Amino acid sequence: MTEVSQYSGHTMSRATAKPASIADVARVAGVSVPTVSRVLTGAAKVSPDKRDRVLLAIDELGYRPNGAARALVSGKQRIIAVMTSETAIFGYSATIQGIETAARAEGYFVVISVVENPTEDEAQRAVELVLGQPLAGIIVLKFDPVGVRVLEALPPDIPRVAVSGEVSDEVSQASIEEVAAGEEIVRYLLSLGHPTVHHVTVPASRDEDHRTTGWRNALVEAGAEVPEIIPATWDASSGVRIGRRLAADDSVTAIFCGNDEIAMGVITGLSDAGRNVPADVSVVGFDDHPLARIWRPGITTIAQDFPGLGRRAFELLQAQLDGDAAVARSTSRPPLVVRESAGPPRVR
Amino acid sequence: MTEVSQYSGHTMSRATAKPASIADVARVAGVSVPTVSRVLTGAAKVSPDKRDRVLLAIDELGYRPNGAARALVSGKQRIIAVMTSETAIFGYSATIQGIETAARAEGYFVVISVVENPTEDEAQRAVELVLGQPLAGIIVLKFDPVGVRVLEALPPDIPRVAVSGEVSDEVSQASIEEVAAGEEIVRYLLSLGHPTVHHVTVPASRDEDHRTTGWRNALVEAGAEVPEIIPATWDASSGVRIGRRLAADDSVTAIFCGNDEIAMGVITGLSDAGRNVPADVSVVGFDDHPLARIWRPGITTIAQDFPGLGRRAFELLQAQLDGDAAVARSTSRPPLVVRESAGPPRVR
DNA sequence: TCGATTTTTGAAAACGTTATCAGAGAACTC
DNA sequence: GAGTTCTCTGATAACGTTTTCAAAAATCGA
Repeated sequence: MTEVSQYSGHTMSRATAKPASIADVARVAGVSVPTVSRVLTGAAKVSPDKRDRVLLAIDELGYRPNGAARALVSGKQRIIAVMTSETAIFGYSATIQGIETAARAEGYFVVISVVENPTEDEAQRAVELVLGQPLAGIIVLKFDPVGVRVLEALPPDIPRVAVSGEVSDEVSQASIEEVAAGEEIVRYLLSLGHPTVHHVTVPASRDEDHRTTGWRNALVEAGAEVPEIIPATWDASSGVRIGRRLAADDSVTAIFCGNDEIAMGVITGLSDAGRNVPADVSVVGFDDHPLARIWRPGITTIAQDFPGLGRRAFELLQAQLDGDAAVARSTSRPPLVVRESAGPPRVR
Repeated sequence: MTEVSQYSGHTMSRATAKPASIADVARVAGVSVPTVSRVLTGAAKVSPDKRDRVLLAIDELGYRPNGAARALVSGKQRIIAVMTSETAIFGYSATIQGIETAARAEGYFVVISVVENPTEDEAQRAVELVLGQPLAGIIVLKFDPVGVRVLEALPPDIPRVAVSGEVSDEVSQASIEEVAAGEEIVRYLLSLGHPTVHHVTVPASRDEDHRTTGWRNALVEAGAEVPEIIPATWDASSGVRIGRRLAADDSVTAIFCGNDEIAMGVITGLSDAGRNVPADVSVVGFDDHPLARIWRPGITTIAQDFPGLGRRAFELLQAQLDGDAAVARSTSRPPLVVRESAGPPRVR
């Protein structure tokens, strides 16, 4: 401690000049450069007195290793990029959080790259910009068309993993069995006695969301009518408008929403228009948003384990980084969570 | 295009071997290394034919510049770290989003560093780990004690900006006038006729949240009784339990919650226990969460511009990076948003 | 005490880029 | 046509680390 204040004048002057390098430390400690490096990395043994002198010099100079130089010579990067179109939507942010937690445990850092413009050129440019950074690998959130496009723009030799709602080939992928989950929740509604299930979608991956595919499958399988799809935006307010509109249609008794936030909006819209959920209309969501449990009525939904999804994505990437070249997949089956927002239709 | 497939065999072998360097490009294009660099950076003019040959060689070899080497020699890093204790909470994630958007516009990337363990050593270790990366600067989210500790652990010579609920000295800071905003919303409740306002807090920055300070100020100023503070966690479910408990207390007519999610929980808890909001109890929040508008009753709250806060933090950091050494501050006054969750107390 | 072995050390090379500087032409000017 | 200026180009030197590799020092066994 005393040493620090003793040399504070020295430290101050350093602050304005260029930062201390390993050579400065070596000079002050009276040892060679590689010896300092050895103390830093612990790669080889250093005699106790030299080690102490080095440590003292480091403290005195306020030396910190230069990350760029380290990454350059060792060839080992500790940063992985997450490319996504969104960060604020629950599913995205929870997945990113899962990636970050898993990465941190292994000493990696996560850089967020948001790609907003879905034109092919924009995706290409975004990829090039990201690859200009010293990265170990890339995880692409492929919940929407932007992710698909980014994946296509990625050069072949960079380690990458995709995260999505359903498996596909050609790339390592952490995914969720969204189709099956969509089928399950729609079958549940049908089993309650609803003649069919209307569907409000969130902005979709390709032409069609996997949740939507599950919805359609279940309806066709049951021989139920397949109503027209109602598209919402990411904004829950769009759900409110849709709910108000659907309230006018007596034939609508069950609604499957692309996510819980939209479901909340739809419920609000229905209630505003005087319809009761679930007595008049059943509404279900997808994802199990933290507030879905708090909402009244509690929202029946599919519980997605986004943090787990993110963790699995990181593990797949790490396997690639460790030389495991094979395309690997990791899927999970999210469970149905029954709460109060869905029930049997009113007998008419 | 034809060239690409023509050389695909070449490219394939590259994929497994070490990636092409600028020297490889120079050799294939028949020019010198600096010329390739000039084509890449556009730093100086290159004759059209050489430029074309270089571009062709780059394409052929699938060459991409090495970010670490670039950062090392130029001394210019393009990554800024955001150190935070949370990423999933609305205020945090919205602020990070604001930082990311502003950073991206200026060609910077954002790496997220989550610091969970608030012991001093842990903070120190987290800081050292982050500084091992090639960073241009750091933004610390100082909404809670972790941020304060991280800020203390930061060495003096690295560009940094703090983001918080209220200004303080010694460091560049983007902030919100939380004290004033807290005062305003409590004064609003008092003006409706409530004898006092109870307060449910979220995990706080130091000993006391700035929102809490504002709450206390307004009560003391009005000569109202200052009730005991009720602490909640970040989880909205804790709000539900608190709401149920408060429902039993007839003297509670107005509740100021530390954020909107907790307010939603409290409202749910009160409703579950048979109390009506706002007829029996008024509940207000803080932040203007996207769902606060959707919730029924719509939540009266303070509209925080988190994305703007993040943007301002980045601008302050950028000023530092551009050599503006002065400690700068940027504050904003968030407005009250009146919805339906608060009203006059029931006459007894 | 001497040689053999082990440990510790430092000089020099390497990593892949950009910056500097001087030389070679080309293009002007008179 | 000679001198001057301008444009383009390449050799070489950084940048701050880690990695070799060989030399020096220390330790060990006899």
